[in-house]
Amino acid sequence: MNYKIAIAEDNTFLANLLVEKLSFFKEDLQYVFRARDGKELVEKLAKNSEIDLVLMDIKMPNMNGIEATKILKKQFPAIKIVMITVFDDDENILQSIQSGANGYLLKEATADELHKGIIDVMNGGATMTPSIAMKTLKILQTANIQQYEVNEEIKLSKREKEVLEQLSKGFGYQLIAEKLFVSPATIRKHIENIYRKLQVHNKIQAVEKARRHRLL
Amino acid sequence: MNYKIAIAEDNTFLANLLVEKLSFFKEDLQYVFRARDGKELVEKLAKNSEIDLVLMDIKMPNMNGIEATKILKKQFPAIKIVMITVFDDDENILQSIQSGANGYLLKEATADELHKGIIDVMNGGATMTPSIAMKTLKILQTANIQQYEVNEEIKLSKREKEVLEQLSKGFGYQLIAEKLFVSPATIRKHIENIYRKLQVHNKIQAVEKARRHRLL
DNA sequence: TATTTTTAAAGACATTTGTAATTGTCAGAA
DNA sequence: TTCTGACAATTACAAATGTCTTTAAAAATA
Repeated sequence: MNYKIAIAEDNTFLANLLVEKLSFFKEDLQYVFRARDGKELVEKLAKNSEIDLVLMDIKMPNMNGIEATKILKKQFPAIKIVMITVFDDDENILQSIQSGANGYLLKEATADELHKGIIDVMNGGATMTPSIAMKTLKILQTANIQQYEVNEEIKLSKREKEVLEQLSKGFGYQLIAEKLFVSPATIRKHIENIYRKLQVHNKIQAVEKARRHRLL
Repeated sequence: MNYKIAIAEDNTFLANLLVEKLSFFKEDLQYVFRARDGKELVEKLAKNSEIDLVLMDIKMPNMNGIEATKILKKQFPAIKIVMITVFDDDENILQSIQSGANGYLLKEATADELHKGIIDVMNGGATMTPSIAMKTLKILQTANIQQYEVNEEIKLSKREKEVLEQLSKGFGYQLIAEKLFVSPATIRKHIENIYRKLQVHNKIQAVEKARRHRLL
């Protein structure tokens, strides 16, 4: 197998370091190009769609790695993404994962670790530095996890979602009406429709059910 | 470094296979004993407290690996635990992580992978087979994560928690009163007190804040 | 283009809810 | 043992809520 790799990294020195690490594995890893930020990456990928995997820095000018990952996962869902960064705080890890990254390695990763990570990801798995894996587990341990319901999908209009959003914050009809610049009567009507679609009969049930169905 | 390892595994053949894999690394890994189930493991650890890490099967008679992990993490918090199992479904992974496991390897792991995993964990990290890492990321991506608030801790009485629990299900005063065998007026009083303690002014805010504070 | 959905608005009515003031019992802490 | 906190109950009232009905323009979809 030969995998085509792109690098998104603003710092030239670190980018070259990555290229050097990749160069030890020319039989299965092929470095194709480097972008200096997320925007450049998306543009280059649009012209060069043969890339298999991107090594992505998080902190970059114009468009950071997390934003870029979200866009890539929409426009080129087949491309795998491995974050390569010095940041190991919960917020960056969680956001990277939620944006769809397939792996998260620290910059101090050795050439061998990088190689193994790429291969693992290309084989359909994920890769994480042990310390990142630890933080991931910690997040899962201490966070309040509720799996979403997936069965019947509920379609709410844009306006209804806005109303639901306000509702979930504990605001009343009056206040929501003011925030959305319509009359309270309209808000009540919207909520009535929301109740019907969710098959519930009060605010709490609506908000709880909406959460389970990813509507909030 | 020399780490002392215990194995919890009901199947003798698989247990021996693990022992054999460990035997390749006698310079830093020392196999100490094996338990046939969670109960036996806890008993043996009570007598032998020098163990550094347990390789834990999930499916075992009497007490499974998840239960055993919970107990161990309470009684012997210093002992690291790596799950070794054939199960790779979301439910088992999530429960293992939440019970406090430091790693999750599939039984097909090679001796080298097992060794690396143990070392990673003993160095304060976590270890996961790439396919498990992938599922862990998927869980984090698709689940509704809300980090808990930890600052000011809120003390609710037992009864108040019961009322809050019912409230979160969207029941009204009347219904909650019936369920808890008291008058609706009492429920209203309780809720009033809950509002004061949570510093909120309606049901939704109460339920939302309670969730963030781990009260539900 | 015709049709459905969404958004907006208003009126009406029975319930529910949020708040307040009061009273009393009981168990555990100081 | 007094005191405090938790639990239970009642009364009262203004405000908010859940339901229903009707009207109508704008937007999206077929």
